[in-house]
Amino acid sequence: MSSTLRSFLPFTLALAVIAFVTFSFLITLPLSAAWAFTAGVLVCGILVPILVDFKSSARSTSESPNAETSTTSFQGESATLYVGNLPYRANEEAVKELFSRFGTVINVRLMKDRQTGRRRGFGFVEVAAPDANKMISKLNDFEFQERTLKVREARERQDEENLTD
DNA sequence: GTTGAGCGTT
Repeated sequence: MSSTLRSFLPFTLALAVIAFVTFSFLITLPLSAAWAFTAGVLVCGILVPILVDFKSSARSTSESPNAETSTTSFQGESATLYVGNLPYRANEEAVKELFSRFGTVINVRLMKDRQTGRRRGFGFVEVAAPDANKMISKLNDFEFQERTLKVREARERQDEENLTD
């Protein structure tokens, strides 16, 4: 996330202004020195948060470019749904297609056996938070490829706190 | 090529 950068920016800018004013008034240095110090404050104050962000978001950026591209509409407004009783032959594309009828699907993860690689019959669908309850009510006990789906709100993992009525 | 209640990975 760029929240770290946003929280650092005001301090960086304020410190840069203070540094410039201080060096301009109190010390009889050429103006280029004040500018150099100001630039140093700005660069360090911006680079440090960027580097911190880059480390923490390096793993999540590699897999999901779709969810992080839009930084305007909804970022943390995503809810994770548990989907159980899935047919083994169902793939992520079909699940995404199904859930997309009732809202915005951000990501679909069907859990597979780590050893055999076969699907375990359940997965997690990350959807837009306003559509989560709609999808649960519409798709829970829904017949999908001769199986009755179980759709619920996911229990743990990820910081989501926007689904309790 | 199998199974059938279940809450997971970078």
